[in-house]
Amino acid sequence: MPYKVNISVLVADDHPLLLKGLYDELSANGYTMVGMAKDGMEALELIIKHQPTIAFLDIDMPYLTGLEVIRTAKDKGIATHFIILSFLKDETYISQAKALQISGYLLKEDTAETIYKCIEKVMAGETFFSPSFNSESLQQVSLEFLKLKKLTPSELTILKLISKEKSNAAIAESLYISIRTVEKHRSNIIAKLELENNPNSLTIWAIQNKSLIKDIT
Amino acid sequence: MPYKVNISVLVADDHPLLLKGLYDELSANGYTMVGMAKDGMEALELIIKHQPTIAFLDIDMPYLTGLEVIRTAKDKGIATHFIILSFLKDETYISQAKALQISGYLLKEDTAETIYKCIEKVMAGETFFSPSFNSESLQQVSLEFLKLKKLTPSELTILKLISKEKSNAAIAESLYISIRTVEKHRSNIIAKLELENNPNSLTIWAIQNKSLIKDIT
DNA sequence: TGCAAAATAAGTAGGGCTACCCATTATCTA
DNA sequence: TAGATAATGGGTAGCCCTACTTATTTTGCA
Repeated sequence: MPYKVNISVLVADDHPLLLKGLYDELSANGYTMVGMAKDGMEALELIIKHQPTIAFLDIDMPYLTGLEVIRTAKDKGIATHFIILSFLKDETYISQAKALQISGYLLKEDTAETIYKCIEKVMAGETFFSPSFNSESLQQVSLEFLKLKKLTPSELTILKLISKEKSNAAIAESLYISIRTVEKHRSNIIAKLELENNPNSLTIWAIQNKSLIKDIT
Repeated sequence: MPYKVNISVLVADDHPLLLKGLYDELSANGYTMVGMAKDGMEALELIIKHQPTIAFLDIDMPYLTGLEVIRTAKDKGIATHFIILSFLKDETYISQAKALQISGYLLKEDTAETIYKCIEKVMAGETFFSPSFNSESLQQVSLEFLKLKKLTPSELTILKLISKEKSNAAIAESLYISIRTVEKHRSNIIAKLELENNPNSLTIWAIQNKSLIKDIT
């Protein structure tokens, strides 16, 4: 474990207060701060210039998302350890982050102690995910996710249209298929998602899970 | 305009870094800080105890949401000016906030300068909404709100049940009235909300605006 | 190439939501 | 107290969604 002062850190977040809070916290604790960035573009520039040991990145930033910054930096062979700092407990982001082989994923609700623990683990070559991630709700999301993956491409197409409040008639028209076919797909979707036998259960589910559906391929 | 030191401020947020950042920022700028709370329960206790001039509250906190804290505090006749500080540019939250007659609504992407401007306005008796909200969407929300206010008590009761995914039959049963009455109310609600003539438009609207409906009285 | 899965679609039936009509009773307020 | 508003509910009709069944064609993969 190197001295803290030999660990250079960059923080990037488009929320000024949080950015300042994190910067001051780490700075006061002896880490060498190489900069703070208020958007993805700034973050990428500073990372290329300083090649910090560790970079904390928000996901949702102007110009470039944190994930895009990581992808670009890694493409350039930069060896920085990346830690995502997001306020979203979003399953799809997690899987993307894992795909990019990032070092850690923290939530903004995590305490400073958790952040230090994360840095320790990362410097030891391990990965660290926020302890909040073992919650039931996330497993629930994963469950819904698994069910969604059972859908065939056509079913998915139709589900997306349902989530956009299209009626069967409208869906049939836009896909150049019969209403009966749409109805059949709906039935199959309902079965695969294991929805209750209530009126409009599929419509309701689709609208409630709109953001989940949007990102499925 | 009173001296800053005579303005007592409380901050509440379940994101430790942001909480610390905001506290330090305001503190360093001469405001009298009466405390920081990491959840809604703590926030409410401190507000009741200290009755600060201004309270900054996050919406999404453990135990009690910021909006619930405000509702409870106002019920107790506490004269604190409430400013919401949220990550979310969610229109329904805005509506709820307006329903509670809060003093300001800031986003976490706002700068410290914006926060000070907000405090100024609030101390001058005005309200302040984050510049990130375009006036269009604010007006849109106000419009929806006005429409909702046209509903009679019975219509509102039924709308709340619709937003909980109850069918007409279930609503009729729970209110001990005829399904036909429920249907009649639905028709009237649709007319008052000026919904499009699409299948299930009311069900969809109710679910999408669930959080808005919840707080109307 | 041939089989399995997926996509297509129709028949029949039933239940839910909505519109437009109507009427009665209750409640509140000027 | 009278008139307006709200709440109650029936008739009829239409469209939409869903279930269960059956069947044909298309597609993808082994």
